[in-house]
Amino acid sequence: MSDFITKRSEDINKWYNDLVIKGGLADYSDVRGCMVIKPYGYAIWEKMKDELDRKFKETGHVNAYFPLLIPKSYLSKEASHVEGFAKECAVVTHYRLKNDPDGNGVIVDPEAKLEEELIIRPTSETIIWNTYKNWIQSYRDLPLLINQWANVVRWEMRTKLFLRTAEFLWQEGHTAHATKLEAIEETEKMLGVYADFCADFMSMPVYKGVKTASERFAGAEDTYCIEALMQDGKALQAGTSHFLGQNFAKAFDVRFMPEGGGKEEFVRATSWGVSTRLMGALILTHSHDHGLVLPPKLAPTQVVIIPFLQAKNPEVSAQLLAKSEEIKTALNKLGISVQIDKDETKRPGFKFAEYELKGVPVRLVIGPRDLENNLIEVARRDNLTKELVQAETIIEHVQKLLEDVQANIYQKAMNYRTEHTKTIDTWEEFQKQIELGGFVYAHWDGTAETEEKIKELTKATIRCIPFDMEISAGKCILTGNDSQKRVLFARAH
RNA sequence: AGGGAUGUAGCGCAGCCCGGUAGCGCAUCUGGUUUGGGACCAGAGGGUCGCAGGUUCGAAUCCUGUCAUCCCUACCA
Repeated sequence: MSDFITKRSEDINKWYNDLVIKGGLADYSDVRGCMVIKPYGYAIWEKMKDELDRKFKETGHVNAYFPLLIPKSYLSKEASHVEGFAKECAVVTHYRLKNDPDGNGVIVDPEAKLEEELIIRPTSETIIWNTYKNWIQSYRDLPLLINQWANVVRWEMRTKLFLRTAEFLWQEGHTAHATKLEAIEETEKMLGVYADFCADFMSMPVYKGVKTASERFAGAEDTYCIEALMQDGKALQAGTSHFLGQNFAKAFDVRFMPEGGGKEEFVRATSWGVSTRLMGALILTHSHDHGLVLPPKLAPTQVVIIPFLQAKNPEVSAQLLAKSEEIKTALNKLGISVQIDKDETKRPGFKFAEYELKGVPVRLVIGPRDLENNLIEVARRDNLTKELVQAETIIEHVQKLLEDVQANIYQKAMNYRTEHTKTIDTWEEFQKQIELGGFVYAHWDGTAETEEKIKELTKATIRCIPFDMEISAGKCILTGNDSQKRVLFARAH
């Protein structure tokens, strides 16, 4: 077999690619920067989506859908927003093709030029605020809490499966509020939703914090983010929420009459999103040389049962299958998804490797020998250990095991992050540590110039100013100027 | 956008220097033997050699043009 995957230690980028392609999550497409998400990968995304959607609704949001195509003029209404996205927009200029008179297939019909060009949404703030203008008149229309699940396009120079593609799937929440306080609360609340999701479902710990001015979303007053640490030592922004202030309300003239009357006010806005990039985060957080490691709560198949079917002994095979079905039915009743592999053309060793590559959390193996001894072999994906379990106790055992795996990989990821998060006070050490990878807590004088200089010298950026960082006076790592707080540095994806 | 490289079967490649009508591994299909950690044997199918021109009796190979992709430098959820 040549299908083995590249060792992580050998080439982590290749390893990542191998997992995505050979693990059956996605494929390259013929369009540069665009990927095909395959059924197995999409099943994981759907599980993420279902849980996030549930959380959004639980916090009072409803779903809607806004158009893919946005009039070009909308984008220019909010100055910093245009600046942020103009360089990576796909533009629709024509609406018709025609047969090439020279017989070379079809060509763009030059007569079908659009009067106003349309851009394919890189994000939907503009078209949404242009719509909200008509929906909001009074404080009674507020808060407006809407989410949309959609695809967006950002024309990227360098792409990487799931982590950075020209088109990606995401959700974007867009809310309108009467007061600044309420909008900020919303921004914080949704960041919390993301952080909880990452911890509880993805088993991935994240740091929460505020972006510096230079890393802020184009058009926001404040950008909050969650930052996770990947196994290559680089940080990954896993989600963001923005307090947009009145920027978009002013740009699109969205005003409301406050309670008690008086003068009309511009509404306060937020937006927040996570994308299929989370798939990349999931892979880069837990997986290793045997393949993917999926947290049970997101695994499309949580348990695979492999009976050693005996071609020459159909009677034993029937018993093995009956036992497998019995276990499957019992586990299904507990809401656990189970697949029985009845394929007789592949050998067990191949199947073991295959399900490890795909990250199935628990594998049960039953052969004739086990049937005689009333045992079942249980293998867990996260630490690759195997044990023999009494058949009577298998259901409880598996249920407990899935919880263990979920908790264990979280703990592992947490330990990794703890080991790779350093507090540093000297420039020499800082440079050394950034080179080694991981997060670094260090003092910063608060200026954009220093931030830029540090990036230039070390390729490290300020990932965020953490929320839970206590005030502690110190000296900036680069300039030695006064600093009130440490910030979180890392090289980022 | 600047520098380097590569386009040959689904995938990974050889062949090109020195022109003679396309090959290897994996995958696929058929038959058989296997099955407690990626099985083996036998056979089969699959190609406008990126595209367009040119040189030549003859081009994957030489020449010209063109398109595409990948890697290294500047911007990004």
